Amino acid sequence: MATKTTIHDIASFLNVTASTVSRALNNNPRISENTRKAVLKAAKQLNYQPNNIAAALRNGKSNLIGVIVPTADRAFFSSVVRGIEEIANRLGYKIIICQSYDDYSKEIQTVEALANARVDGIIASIGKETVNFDHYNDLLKKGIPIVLFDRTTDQLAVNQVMIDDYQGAYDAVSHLVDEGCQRIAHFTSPVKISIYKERLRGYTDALKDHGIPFDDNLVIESNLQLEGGRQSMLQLLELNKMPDAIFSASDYGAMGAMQVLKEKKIKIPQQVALVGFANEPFTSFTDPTLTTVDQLSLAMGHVTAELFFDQLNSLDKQIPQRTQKTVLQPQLIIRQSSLRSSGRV
Amino acid sequence: MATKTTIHDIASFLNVTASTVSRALNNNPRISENTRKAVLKAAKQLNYQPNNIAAALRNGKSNLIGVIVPTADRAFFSSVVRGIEEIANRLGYKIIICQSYDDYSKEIQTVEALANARVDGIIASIGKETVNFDHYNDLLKKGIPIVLFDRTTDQLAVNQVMIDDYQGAYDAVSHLVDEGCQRIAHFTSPVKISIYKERLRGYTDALKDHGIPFDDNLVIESNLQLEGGRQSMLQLLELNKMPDAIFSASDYGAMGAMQVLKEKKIKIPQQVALVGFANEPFTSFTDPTLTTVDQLSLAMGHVTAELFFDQLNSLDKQIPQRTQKTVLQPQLIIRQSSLRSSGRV
DNA sequence: CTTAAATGTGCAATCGATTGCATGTTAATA
DNA sequence: TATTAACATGCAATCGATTGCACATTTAAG
Repeated sequence: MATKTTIHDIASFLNVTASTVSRALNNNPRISENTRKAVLKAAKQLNYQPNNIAAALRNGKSNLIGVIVPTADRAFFSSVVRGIEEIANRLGYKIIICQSYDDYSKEIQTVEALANARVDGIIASIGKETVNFDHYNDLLKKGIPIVLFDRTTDQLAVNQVMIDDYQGAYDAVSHLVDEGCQRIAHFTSPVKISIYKERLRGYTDALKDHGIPFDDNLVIESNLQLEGGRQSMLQLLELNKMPDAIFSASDYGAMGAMQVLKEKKIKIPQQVALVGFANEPFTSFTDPTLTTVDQLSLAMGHVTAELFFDQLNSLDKQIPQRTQKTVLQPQLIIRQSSLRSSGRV
Repeated sequence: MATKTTIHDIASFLNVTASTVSRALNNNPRISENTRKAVLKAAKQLNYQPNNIAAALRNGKSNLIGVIVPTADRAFFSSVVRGIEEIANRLGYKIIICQSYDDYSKEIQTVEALANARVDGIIASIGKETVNFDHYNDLLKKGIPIVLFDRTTDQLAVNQVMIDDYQGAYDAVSHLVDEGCQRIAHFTSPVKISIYKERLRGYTDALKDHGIPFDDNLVIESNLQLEGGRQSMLQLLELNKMPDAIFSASDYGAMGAMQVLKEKKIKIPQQVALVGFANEPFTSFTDPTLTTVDQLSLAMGHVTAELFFDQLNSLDKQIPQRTQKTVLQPQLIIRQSSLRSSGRV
C-alpha cells in the first residue's frame, strides 16, 4: 500500500519548499516557468494526488454541494439531480445527494449533517411534512447559500426555481374543455404544499374562465399514488353523474384511474378523458398513452444549479443579494387519453 | 453572519483546553462526568457544529463514500443507490453520487476526483465502455476499498454483488417454453459486458435444455432502448417465419417490440409472447402488462453496502481480505404479455 | 504518614495545503 | 557603479480536531 505523496514529498524531491510546490500547482504567477514544469513533472512521477480535505480546511471551502430531495428514485427528482450534477461537475464541484423521505426529522438531521460536512451550499426540495424552516434558517445565518427547487416555500428568503404549476393545470383543464369535456374532476393531495395548491387553483380558475361551475364532489384527495388514484376513481364512479374527464395532479393517480376505467370497460377518452402531471416515463407506454404536463426536470436542474452558482460567486464578491423566483413554463404533452375530437395524435 | 464556533471557543468559555473539549465530545472515558456535562451544555449554548473537514484531515477518514453509477435517472440504479444510502446513513456515512454516463474518460475523472475528495471507499457499477481498469487498481494500491455491483468485472480483485443474470434469463426462456413457445427470439446488446453475456448464455442454455434448436437469426442486437426494440422487432418481422416469443435483455427493448406488434395488430401473447428484463416501473402499466425479471434493486443496494462496510471494518482490524462474489437470485414476474396457456394472471 | 495507583487536564505536535510577509537574487535604470 | 525594481522562493502561521505524553491532584493501600 503506497503511502500517499504530499506536496512536501515533491518539495524535498526537488529541494524546494512546500510553498513553492503549492504555488506551482496552483499556477501562481510568481513561480518561474522552469520550477513549475519541474514540479508538474515530479508530481506526475511521484503519483501525487492532491488532498482536497486539507485544502478545504485551509480555504474554508469544500467544493461540495449538498442536494436534498424527498426521494432519488422518482424520475422527476433523479432527472433534476442529473441536471444539477452536470453543471456542478463542469464547475469543479461534486454533489452529495441526500434523501429526506419526506420525513421532517430526517430532513433536519440531513441539513445538519451537510453543514458539518462543510458543504459550500445546499440545493433542496423540501419535504411534504415540513412546515417549520428553522433548520434552513440556521444555515442562512451562517452564510451558507441555499436554493430551493420545485417544492419551495415563501417562508425562506432564498432563491427558488419552480414550474408554473398553476399554468400547467390551467392549460391541462383548458385542453380538456376544448376536447368537449364539461364535468372535469381533479385528483389532489390532502397535504397542501404549494405545488398542489397551485394545481388546484389552476383547475378552478380554468373552470371558471370557461364558464363551468365548480363542483366540490369532483375534487378528490388521496396520496396520489397508484392505489390512491384507484380509490379516487372508485369514489367518482359512485356519484350520480359520472365525470367526463379527470385532471390528476400526478401521473400515478391518473394511472390508477386508467386501470379502474379499463376494468369497468369505460372508454378512454370517449367516456372519460384523462390528464396526469409530471410526464413520468411510463406515460408514453400506457394504452391509451397518457396526456400529461411535462415539468422540464433536466432544465430545472440546470437552471437551479446555475442560479445557485451565480449566488455562490456573488457571495464571494460581496454583491448584495436579492432573492428571486425563477418560474419555468411547463409543457402540456397531448396524447391519446384526452384526444376525443379526432384521430390526430 | 455568525462566525462558526470551534472547540477552542467552547474551551475558553469554560476555562479548559481544546483537548478536554474534544475528549468530552467524543466520550473519552478520561473526562470527568461534570466536565463532560459542562462541555455538552456549552456546546449547545454556543451553537457548536463540529467541523468534519478538520476531523477528516486529522483522522484520515472522511466518512464519505463515493458511489459511481452510469446514470442516476434509471429506476434500477436510483433504487440501488437508495438502498446503499439507507445503510450508509445508518452507519454515519454520507454518499457522494457520481454519474459516469457510460463514458470511459468521465469515469476515470470521477474516480480520481473521489480519491482526491478522500472518500473512505467507492461503490461502483462500471461503464459499458470500460475495458481497462487501471484507474480502479490505482485506488486499490492505495488501500481504498472498492465494491462493485451489477456491472462487474473479473479483472478487479474486489468484492462484487450481482444478480444471477444467467438464471434470470434461463427462467424467463423456460417460462416461455412452458407457455408453448417454440421459436423464441432474443434482444441483446452488441456491447458484451457481463450482464448481457450471461443473459445470452441463459437464453441459449434454456433453449438447449428444452430441445429447441438455436437460430442465429433470432438473436438481434441493438442499444436495447425503445427505438432499438422497435428496429429489432421490424427486423424480426421480415423473417420468413416469425418468432412466437421474444425475450429482451431490457424492458425498454421489449416495450419497443410491444409497440410495433400492436401497430401491426399482432396479438400479444397469443401470436408473440414478450418477456423483458429489469422490472422497470412502467412494465406493470403497459397493456398487456409486461412479464419481466426483477433485479431486487433495493436489496442489491443493501447487500452491496453491507458488504462494503464489512470490508471497511475488517480493513481497520487488519483482517486479511478474500474477495467474494455475492449473487442474488432474480425473480421472474409473470404478467399478461407471456401468459398464453390460460386466463390466470 | 508515605508511596503507589488512579484519575483528570494540559501541552504541543499532527494531518496537508495555503498564503502574507520577509528575504535573497537578478536585471534594469540612472 | 550604485540603486531600485522585478522576480523567485522560503519562513512560519493557519484552518479545527485529535491524541501521545507529561503533569498535577486525588484516592487507596501499606
